[in-house]
Parts: sequence; structure tokens; C-alpha cells
Amino acid sequence: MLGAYKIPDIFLFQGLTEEEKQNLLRCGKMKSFSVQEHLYRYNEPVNHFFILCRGKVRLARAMPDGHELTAEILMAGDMAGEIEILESIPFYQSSAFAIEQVSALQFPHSWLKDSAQKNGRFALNLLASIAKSARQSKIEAEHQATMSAPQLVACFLQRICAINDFDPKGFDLPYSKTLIASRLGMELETFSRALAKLKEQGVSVDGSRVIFHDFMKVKKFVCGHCSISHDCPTHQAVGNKVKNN
Amino acid sequence: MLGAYKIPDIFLFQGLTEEEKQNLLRCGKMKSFSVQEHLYRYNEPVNHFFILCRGKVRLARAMPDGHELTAEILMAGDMAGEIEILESIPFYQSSAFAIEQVSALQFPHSWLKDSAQKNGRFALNLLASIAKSARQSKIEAEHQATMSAPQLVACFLQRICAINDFDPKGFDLPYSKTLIASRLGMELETFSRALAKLKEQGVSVDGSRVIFHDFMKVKKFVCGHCSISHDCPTHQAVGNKVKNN
DNA sequence: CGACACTTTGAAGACGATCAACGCCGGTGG
DNA sequence: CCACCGGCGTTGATCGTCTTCAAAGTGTCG
Repeated sequence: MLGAYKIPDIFLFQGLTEEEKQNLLRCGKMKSFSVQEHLYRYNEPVNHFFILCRGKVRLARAMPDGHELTAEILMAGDMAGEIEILESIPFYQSSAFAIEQVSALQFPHSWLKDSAQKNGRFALNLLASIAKSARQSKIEAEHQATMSAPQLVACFLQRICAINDFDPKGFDLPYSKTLIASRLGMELETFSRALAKLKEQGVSVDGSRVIFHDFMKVKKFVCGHCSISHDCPTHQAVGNKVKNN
Repeated sequence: MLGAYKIPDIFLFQGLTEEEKQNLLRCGKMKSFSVQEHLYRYNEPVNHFFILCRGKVRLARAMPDGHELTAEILMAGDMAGEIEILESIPFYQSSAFAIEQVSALQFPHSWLKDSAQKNGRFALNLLASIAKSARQSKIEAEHQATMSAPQLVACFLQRICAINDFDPKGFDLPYSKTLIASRLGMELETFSRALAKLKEQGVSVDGSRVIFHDFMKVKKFVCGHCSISHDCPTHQAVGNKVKNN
């Protein structure tokens, strides 16, 4: 059968018994989506919760000026739709497009809350997951406000490398530069020029081939991979510079 | 007794029986903090979870260059420390300073997960809360990437007005301009100039007095108060402008 | 080979950060 | 009462960065 991909270790199910897992999985269907197909669209009623098993998905929303912003690029293991469901928002807040051949577990929207309410362990897993993405978004907002384009790009490249477990000494970009630029909220031209500047920092990007020649230098340049680990040397807090009231 | 403030309706406790609430509250202590005092500091071990009952708290982290960024300004009803606890991060990721006289319920850190695991309704409330702040942060990152300084300021002013239930026809800023600028990740000078430009959009700010002369015009200018409501006219999604791979 | 999507490069303009100076206010101390 | 000071906010000038528009280069696929 076509859609029969091995179900990956799902973070939400960690620590559950095999029986609990099977019971939970019983409510889900494995769905396939081909390139350019959408899992859901902005403003559609929230009917489903998804867990990505294969392929990548782009979450995007269009700005009124016609620009389109890529909010997130999901990979296997990521969830989609959970925010809307948990906040009880009736309509999807973004559109989800498959950028590769995608397989995803699809659950009815009520499944998520029901399972969280019934199964304490499931709830904790879900909480950890969402807390992580909340923190990630906070850090990203911070970065957008404080980092230059080359720093943002370098930070993103590090993250790509880390979460995909690529070799820093040489790997291929998993998506187009246009998509990355849109993900980082910058123009393609700016992105391109940023790559040129990164050569000075020991990062060479030729076509889709990326090489970190001096990992330490890059870390220093962007502030460690703050978005990844907990001990980002950049964001040491101290002071009291901003006075109150 | 000094710290005896009425405990506000706590979102986390919604839908619980009176008995459940009392049981949960039993683990918390009401603490007072005076201006400039900290509830916790960056990199300290995560020992407590807080629910703010009175006063405002600034969450901040310092950048290596000495700059300091205000990540969040909490008000009564908001939580602090939940992200670190739920993600099991052992150290606080920001510092929390009281910018007014503050009262807060302080719980041992383990209380949060324990309660979520045991009480399904509590877990759902917590999930909704965190989902909301996750979505909020996403939107903020988006704004930082796409909006001009005057737009960011206008958006922030609208939000202040809405969440405090102020009268748009005239209200006072609840914090200093320096603090707001830092919250928005911009320089005080930029903030000041942004206010000047907002006059053209029907927003007058004189000292700490804010008046929205034409609410519709402002909404249009910033894109509705997208950060507040679900139906932000700005972020209608459509398209497919960004091509894939 | 030509069409088309993707990417790079160049030049001009807009915007925000930075540095510097000044006005304003409340408090302190002579 | 006045002089001084420090914190806060405004305003001006300059500079670097990002966006925008335009053009050209690269690659793939028929």
C-alpha cells in the first residue's frame, strides 16, 4: 500500500504503554499529500490535528500587501493545528502546504484535548512540546529585533544543521533559498548578499552546498546556537539597564 | 497583614470545583515584591512557579553587547516560569523584575506538572494558556520582521488599550516610554520619532496621555489588532507566492 | 536550443541606529 | 530661594543596513 510508512517515534507518546499508544493511534489515519497540496488553509474550520511522519510542510500566511510570510517549516515528528485546537480557535491561523511528498497522521480535532484530559502523561508531553515552540518563537522574535541579516542567516543555517543532524563540514540545504529567505522575513536579495558576507565568517555556501569552516567563529558571530540549546552564551542576563516605572 | 490581596480569578482554575481550587491553592504562598526587586534571575535554578496577582513584572535578558531586551511585561493574572518548568529546563531563561509593588502566588516548581498530570481540566487550562502565548509570540516575530517602527508602536498601543480595557479616547501609558521602546526592540529615539509619525494616523501621544482620534484609521495602519483578536484582517492568507522545493 | 524558475549583482532610496545636543522636571543641598 | 544634578524624552545629523527596482547570470527540462 502506498501510504504505509513506518510511524516514527512520536514525542507525544513518550512514556506511554504500548496499549495506550495503540488506543490513541486508533483514532488517527495516515494521509498522503503530494507536493503543493495543502493539509489545510487559512480560515478554514479547524477539523484536524496532524502529526507529520514524512516530508516537509510550510506554514504560511499572506500579508495584505500581497507579500507572503513563511511562519514555520515543519519536519517529520512536528505537529500542526495544535495551537488552534488548544486555544479553541475555530479557524486555522495559517495555511499548510506540502513542499515534498508528505505523509501525516490525521486526527479529529477533538482527539487532542480529549487525550490530554484523560491521560496525564500525554498532557505533559503536549505541554512540553508547546512550551518548547513558545520559547522558540520568543527567541525568534528577539532575534528579528536585534540581529542583522547575516546573523539571522547564520543562526538559521546552524539550526538546520543541528536539527537534521547534518555534518557541519558539508551538507545540502533541504529547501530553496527563496523559501529560506521568506522564512527569515527578508528579501531574497538580502539573503543572497548575507551569504556572501558569511564567507568572512567561515561559512561558504555554493549552490545548495553549505560548509562551516570554522564552527566556533560562526557561533561567536551569531551568539551560539541560542535557538537550539539552553545555554546560549549570548543571552546571559544581568543587568538593570532599562529602568522602571 | 500586608500581603493580603484578593486572589483574582485565576485562568488556570477555571472550571474547577471550589474544593479542587482550595487544594491547589494550599501549595502556594502569597509573596510581595517591592519595586526593582526580582522574582528570579536569569540562570538561577528554577525553583518556583508564579501567578501574578498585583503589579507588573518585566521579563528581560541581556545581550552580550550590553544591550538589554525586555521580552515581556506581565500583568495581574499572568504566569511566570511555566515554560522552563514544562520544558524541564533547569535554569530560568530570563530575569523577572517588579516594576511596581507586586504580589504573586508562589508555588514549588513541581506543583505545576503534578497538577497538570493529575487534573485534566487544569491541564487543558494550562495548555490553552501556553498555546495563546505561543501564538502571540509567533505573531510578534512576524511583526518584527515585517512592520515599520510606527506600525509596531501603533500595534502596541492598541494592545495596551485593549488588554487593560482603557478608553481609546484617552488613557495614560502604564509604563515609561523607555520601557516600551525596549519591549519593542527599538531605540528610544526611534520610538519617539514613531510617535510623531503616528499623529498623521490620528494617534496623539502627549506625555503619557494617549488619544486615538480615529480608531479605524489606526487599525488599517497596523493591520487590525491582529495580536489580540482572531480575525485580523491583515493576515488573511491565500496564496502560493513562495514556491517550493 | 529555448523557456522558465531560481539566484546573483548593481544602483538608488528608505529606514533605523548611533552620537550629540538640548529641554524638561523633580529632588537635593547650600 | 536658587543652583545643581540626574533621569527622561525630544530633536538633529550622519551612517550603515535592508528594500526595491532593474538586469543579467545559472540551471534544468522539454
